[in-house]
Amino acid sequence: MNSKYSLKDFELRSTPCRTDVLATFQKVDYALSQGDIEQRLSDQYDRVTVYRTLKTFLTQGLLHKVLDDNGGVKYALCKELCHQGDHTHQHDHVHFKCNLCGQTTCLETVHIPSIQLPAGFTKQESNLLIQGVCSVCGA
Amino acid sequence: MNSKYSLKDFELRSTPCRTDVLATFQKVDYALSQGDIEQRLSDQYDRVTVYRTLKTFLTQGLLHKVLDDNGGVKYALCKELCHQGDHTHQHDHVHFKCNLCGQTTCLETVHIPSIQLPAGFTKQESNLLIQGVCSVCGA
DNA sequence: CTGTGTGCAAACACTTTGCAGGTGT
DNA sequence: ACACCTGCAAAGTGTTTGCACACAG
Repeated sequence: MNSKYSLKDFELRSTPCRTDVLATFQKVDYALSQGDIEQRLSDQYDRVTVYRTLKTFLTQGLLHKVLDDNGGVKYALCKELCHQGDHTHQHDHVHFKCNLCGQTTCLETVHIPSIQLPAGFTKQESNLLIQGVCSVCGA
Repeated sequence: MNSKYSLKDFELRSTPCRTDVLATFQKVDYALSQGDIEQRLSDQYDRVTVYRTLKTFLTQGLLHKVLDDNGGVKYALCKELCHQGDHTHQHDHVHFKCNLCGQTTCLETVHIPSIQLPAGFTKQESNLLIQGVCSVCGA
């Protein structure tokens, strides 16, 4: 296990809500939506507070957005070294959404192969969402 | 130019709204959101009707969803042979969103390279969104 | 003529904003 | 003590549903 991030690592005040939200993400290895968080914390925090917490975590580089197939947004911890500093913040890893259980996991090991873009196109970021059946549901 | 689809090809009644929405998509080569459509048709149709039209087109296989980076949904024409019939409906082509002009284009020529998934994972569909600068804005 | 599409109103879901009061450092 | 976080209320935005009427085939 790698040492987990703490709020202080990101220059964030330690508050109950933030601590719990962060812990919630660290407990699972898949992406969570605002609603997921709220559920897992049994609505003990105001919906708005969770929104603001997520937004704060995003801008501080603790979380990154994960696209959902139906237009929703989920969030996942930034592992590795995509900290603050410059905002390159590359997340060229693959997300896998299981169509059965609905969980979206970051396939940390798989990276997006470089793709030959047509002339004139410049890539800044890419995001690959694969949908299918995960190893748990496929068994 | 390939012969464009007509509503009848998809067993859809020909109505003014559907005709105009379809024509709107055929006029451009990038993905449009519900709002885009409404604008381009100068709100001559009810917002609800456009929603329903899009949903109908989706289920009939005329359109497919295009992921947007901020959780929005856009739609683009299905070119090629991803018609109704079986619902394999593979859309493994790449979408490119320009961070300057905001347009999302389907890079029809570029396909997603096959990716080695971890054991137990089965792919059904994949969706690659690349963000950057398009050939027009990069000039 | 019959079934489906359309418009309007309203409900619904999700996210953001403003402000007063509480809390971390 | 001060700045920042939180909760509540309300507004904003995007999407869906119910129903009566209109229209395509």
